[in-house]
Order: sequence, then structure tokens, then C-alpha cells
Amino acid sequence: MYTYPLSSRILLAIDCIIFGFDGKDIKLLLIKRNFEPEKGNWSLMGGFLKEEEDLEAGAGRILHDLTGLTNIYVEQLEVFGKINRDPAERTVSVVFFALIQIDEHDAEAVKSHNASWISLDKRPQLIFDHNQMVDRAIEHLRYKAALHPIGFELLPENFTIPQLQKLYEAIYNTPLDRRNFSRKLLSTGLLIDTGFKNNNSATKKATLYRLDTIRYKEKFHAFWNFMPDAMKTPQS
Amino acid sequence: MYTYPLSSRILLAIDCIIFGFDGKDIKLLLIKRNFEPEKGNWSLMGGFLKEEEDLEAGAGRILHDLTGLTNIYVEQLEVFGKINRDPAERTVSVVFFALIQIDEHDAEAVKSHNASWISLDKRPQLIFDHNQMVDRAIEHLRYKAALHPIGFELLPENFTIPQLQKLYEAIYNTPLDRRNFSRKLLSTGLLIDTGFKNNNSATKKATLYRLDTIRYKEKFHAFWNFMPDAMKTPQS
DNA sequence: TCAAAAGTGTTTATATTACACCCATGA
DNA sequence: TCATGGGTGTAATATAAACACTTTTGA
Repeated sequence: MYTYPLSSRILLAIDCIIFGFDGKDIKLLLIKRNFEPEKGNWSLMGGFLKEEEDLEAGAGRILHDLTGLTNIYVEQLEVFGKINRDPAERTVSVVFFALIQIDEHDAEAVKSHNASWISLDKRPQLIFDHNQMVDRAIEHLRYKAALHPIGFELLPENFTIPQLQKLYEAIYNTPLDRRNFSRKLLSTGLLIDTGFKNNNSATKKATLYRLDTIRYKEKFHAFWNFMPDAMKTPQS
Repeated sequence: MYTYPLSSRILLAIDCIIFGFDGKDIKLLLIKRNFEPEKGNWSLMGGFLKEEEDLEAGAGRILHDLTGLTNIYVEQLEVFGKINRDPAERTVSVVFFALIQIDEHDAEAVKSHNASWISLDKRPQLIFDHNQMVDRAIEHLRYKAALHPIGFELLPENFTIPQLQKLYEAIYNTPLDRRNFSRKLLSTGLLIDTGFKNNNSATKKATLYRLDTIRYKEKFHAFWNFMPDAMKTPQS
């Protein structure tokens, strides 16, 4: 069998951007490293691809290690491959973009990794090129959420329209008109009324909806054009 | 300095999907391999990332080798990393998506690589997972061209509206209404009348336009919503 | 003078925006 | 009973879609 004798092998890392939503702010799951290198500094959760492991499986493993969850929404975001991005050794990192329901994570696992949920506007400096990775992920979140129904991935199974609106307002950092938002959302046909009401509110209780998962899959790749026109200047 | 003694190094490949447009069909630049492995079979143009080379530089090098061009429109598409995708050895491939102006390539360079421009519907089976890569790239082309003004990257500097329409009809494999297409396009403000007319036509000569590169850059990230609604079911 | 392709305008339907009032709840 | 947040309707505007005739050209 043919082999490739002349080419050099490179260390392949996986880094995960993990977004959550606490009902008010978009948060990132970051770790304060209690291991080398860069011990004591903040970074994304990551690891190295194993020899006997597919790329997506590697991302799944790393995400499961930290959160205890499987079936997380994950996509490849971008590969970061600058020569000196890791001062220790040439390392190419495949960055994954994950959205999780913040209240479902395993708090023990998170704690044992010395990880915390941190609001976007309070995030510390991160090691290496992880800041750029996060910037890129935020851009991607804004872009993708305007075109595809991914917002739901950040909410619990049953959610209210005002909750979803707060999520979008947090993503785009802008207020939205309640009436237009609600109409547009309901007109997608993606929401099913559970018949229940939200109990959290001290005032009028909001209707709890759930996703129509069939239509969600059908409509996922359709363009949504969800944000008002003024917001339409994100990227790539 | 810290190193990563326990992790395994992996061969990192770069594969390039290169699209062109000949005025009628979307074409792919593919190579009939006159080297091992898989000699005699068709594949994408590719190579291995060098130790002293950034990822994007590697893609640029491979694209330049084959086409003689620099300043090609390139983006990262996706990383393919299944364990056994290359039977010779574990190889992870970063796939790049490139659009070129077909008449500007260096025919000699292409010939010396045993490469040819092949219409999408006539493409042969490719080695390894290169068929999936191409499928993914076609999806991406349809998706991206509906939202961003990338079609121009496939046309000569001066082009006519009917040429651009034929390009979009080729991408989406569907006829478009000339009047609506033209109005929508001109309303973007992206086109500048060169004052010249196309001489190719045996009938009425079409106006030659060029891109307003300033506005092109400004508007690149704005959503375009360019294709009619019926077409809006591509992906990711 | 005729065939082939370019250029343009209007009407209709649909989607988006802006905006204000009433309702339910528990403190 | 009042403050807070939830729910809904309508009119004006903008955008998109469907559709047909006139112009230019060179064979």
C-alpha cells in the first residue's frame, strides 16, 4: 500500500465554543486552566484528536466530558492553522460551535474542569488565538440565527415567546417589537402550543410552546430572514 | 517550554474545489492523477500542509500551482476527518472552496497537472471522499450565492446582465425572469456601466458593467436574498 | 425584413413596519 | 387596585412576482 513518506505530521486540536442562554444573557462556557500549558489562564475547552477517533466524535467527546450532555447542537466553525498559534508546537485547531440548554448541563462535570459560564461582555482574555475564535463564533451565531431556526437550541424544551424574544434581543443586542416578533414567529408554523402556561412570571402567565420537530427539520435549511432589516449586516 | 508528548501527530491535507463558469455551465477543475496513490483516477487538486506554512497559504500555493493565479476568491469549506477516508494513512483534509474566472487560468499549468474543466453533470467518480466534498461545495455555492454577491467572482471583469443571469440559472438549474432579475440586480447599486457594449452577440449588444468594488465590499456581508422564494431550500 | 436577444414598465399580491389598546396576575 | 408583563389588530409602506411589448442588430 502507498504511504506518504515525505510529508510531516501535525498535532490536531479541537476547540469548542459553547454558548448558553440564562434567560437574560448569552453565555460562554470557559475554563480556567488548572493544567499546563498556560495554567491559570482562561481558554476554550479543547483537546487533541485521537488516532482512532473521527473528528466529530472528538468534538462530541470533549463536549460530553465538560457538560455531561450528548445530542448537543454542534457544527464545524473554522480551522485555525497559523504557524505560531501555539507557542509550544505547531498545532492546527478545528473549532466547533455548540449550542446547549444551559440548565441541562452537569454542574459537577463543569466544576471539575474548573469551568464557568461567562457573559459575552464580561469575558476575560483567552489564551492563544481563542479570542479570535470566540469573535468568529459570535459573528456566526448572529448570522446563522437570522437565517435558520437555531435559537431553540439554547432554550428549554418548553419555552414562551417572550423568552425567545429575549434570546434574540441578547444575540443582536437590540430591542425588538413584541407584536411583530410574535406574528413572524407564529407564522412559521414551527411552534406548538403545549396547553401549559409559564409559572415563573409574577404577572400574566405566558403560553408555553414546544418545537414542531418535524417542521423544524424541514424548514431548517430554508432561509428565514428573521431579523429586521436594520440588523442585516453580520458576516460570512 | 511545554510540549504535548502524549498526543499523536496526523497528516494534514488540503483539497481544493475550484469552480468556473464558461458562459453556459458551472465547471469544476479536476485532475486525472498521473501519480500515486490512485493513479489514473480522478480527484480534486490537493496537497499536504507544509510545516512552515499557514493553512490559507497552503491553499493559495496549491491553487497557484494549478491555475497560475493569485488573488483567487477562497474560503474554508469544511474539514473531512473520518478515520479511514484515506486508506493509506490517517489523513485529515481541510477543503477549500475557490471561485475563479475561467478564462484567466494558465492553460499550460492546468495541462501539466493533467487537469480539466468538467461540467457538474458530467463529473466522474472521484477518489476517497472527494465526491462528498464536491456535493458539499455545490450546496455551499447555492447557499452563498443566494445571500452574498459572490457570482461576480466567476465572471470576467466586465460582464453583461444576461451573462450574470445565465450564471445564476446555471447555479440553481432554473430559469429566471429577465425583467425581475435585471431590476433586482441594478437596484443593489453594485454595478457600474462601463459605457461599452458586448461584441460577442450577433444581435442587440448588451451593456457591459463592472463591479463597484467599494460597495461590493460594503455590501458583501449584507444579506441579499437574491433568489426567488421557490429556490430557497439549500443548506447550512 | 426577419429572427434573436436586450431592454424596460405596470399591476397585483405579499411581507414588513410602525403603532396602541386590553387582559391576566399577584403583590 | 395597581403595576407588570402578555397578547393581539390595523393601516401604510415596501418588496416581490407575474406578465408583454419595443428596440437593436446583422444575417
